[in-house]
Amino acid sequence: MTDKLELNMNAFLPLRDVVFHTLREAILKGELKPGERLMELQLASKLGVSRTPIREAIRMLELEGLAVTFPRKGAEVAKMTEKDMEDVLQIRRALDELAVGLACDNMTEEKLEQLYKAMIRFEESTRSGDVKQTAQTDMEFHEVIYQAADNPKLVNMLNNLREQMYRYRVEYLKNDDVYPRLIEEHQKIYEGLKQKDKETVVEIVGYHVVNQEIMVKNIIHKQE
Amino acid sequence: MTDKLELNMNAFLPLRDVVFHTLREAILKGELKPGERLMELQLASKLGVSRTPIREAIRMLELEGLAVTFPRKGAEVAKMTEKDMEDVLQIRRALDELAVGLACDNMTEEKLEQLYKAMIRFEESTRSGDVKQTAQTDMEFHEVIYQAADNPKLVNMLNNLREQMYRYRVEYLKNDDVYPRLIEEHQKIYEGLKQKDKETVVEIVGYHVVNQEIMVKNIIHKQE
DNA sequence: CTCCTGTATTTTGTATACATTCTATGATAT
DNA sequence: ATATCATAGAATGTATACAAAATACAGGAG
Repeated sequence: MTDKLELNMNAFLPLRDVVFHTLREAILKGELKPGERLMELQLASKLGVSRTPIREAIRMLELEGLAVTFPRKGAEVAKMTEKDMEDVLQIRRALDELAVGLACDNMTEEKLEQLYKAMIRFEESTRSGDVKQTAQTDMEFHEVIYQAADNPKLVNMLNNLREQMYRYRVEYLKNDDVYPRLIEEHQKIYEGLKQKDKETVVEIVGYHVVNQEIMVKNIIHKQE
Repeated sequence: MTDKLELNMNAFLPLRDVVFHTLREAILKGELKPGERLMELQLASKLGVSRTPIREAIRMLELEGLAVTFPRKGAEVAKMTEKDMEDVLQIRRALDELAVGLACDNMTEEKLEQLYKAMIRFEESTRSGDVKQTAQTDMEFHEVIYQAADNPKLVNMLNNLREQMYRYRVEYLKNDDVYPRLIEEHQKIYEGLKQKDKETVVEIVGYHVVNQEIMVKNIIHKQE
């Protein structure tokens, strides 16, 4: 277990939320590894709080699929097998297609403008070589689409699904030979939404997710 | 607030799970109404346990979208507007279509047999006039399909989405003039899966969900 | 009469103590 | 040597006590 854990005492949130954010970050960054046990007493002493907020934070992590608890055995960081990854990406594909289809129906000049700016910012990031920045701007591009879909529950689910793959995503964005393809796909999506060509745009988003799946699988295989 | 609440002391589960199931039932049955506050002390004394398992159960209800908490204000039973309903059904349509498509790919003789039996049981229930039984066998029919999709996360999400509409579903199954249509749709789905005709089967499931949406909206409008 | 403010009460947040269950270790019997 | 059981330690489950925040209400000022 990492010893980096430290609370960011932003003071106004309930401790359970602070603990939740802290543990979430640690899991996504890989400081807490898949399968690692989340022991209440240990975490409590490391973070300087009692077990109560730790327990509640763990329940919240479960909610996001980042932890799994076994009754009377305790909790551990969720593992993710290749099959799990495939399952998640199958769902993501369906929901991403839904989202972009809805966004297409609702598209306005203003949102299109926002999307264009987000697209440009992504392209700039890829040239800067800053991987974290690239991941961020890519997320923002898709976020514009999600918002346009006007379905908060859908947005929530998509963000959740994305989060579960965060580690692998960052890893795969380190291959800068994927950038040209991503840029092209973003441009096609933008163009499709501009033309209100729903069918095309749904198709491209489908490819977009499938490509991610292929890349992520490559990474997993390399790691073995 | 209802005073029907009582624990089903099945003894071997942690109290938080027992409390969770109790509150979940109460919400789905409508004994705890949307917007009603979930006060820890009150619930604790009514159920004869301390606040600790109540708090954890509430976190679990949040996880299923059945409760919403406001920091330092407490939790309440989740409200569901017509827009929320539409949002949920949009997602359900996409995921139900995905599930049936996957089920189609994976279909075996044995599963087809199971599906056939489930279909027959549903038809028998509609004739019996027992609404709860009908809701149950309908669920079982779809459950067979979900299992065949071989994607546990997807199954989980679909069960969750279904749960959020439980109250309205029971209400709409009270109109027995919808039974012929449901029976016909089930038969078409069964036939499609037998023929491995993915396209048709996805289309029918789409209609199936849209029909539900129309019915549920009617019920909401009548209630006003 | 209305609005503000201060106080009492209620409710949630957190810590801690005690109970129960699980797990690992080692001793004993076969 | 292996298997089984007993026991000690450690971890989770639950209750309770105390702290802090939110709410309700009453009294007084304008």
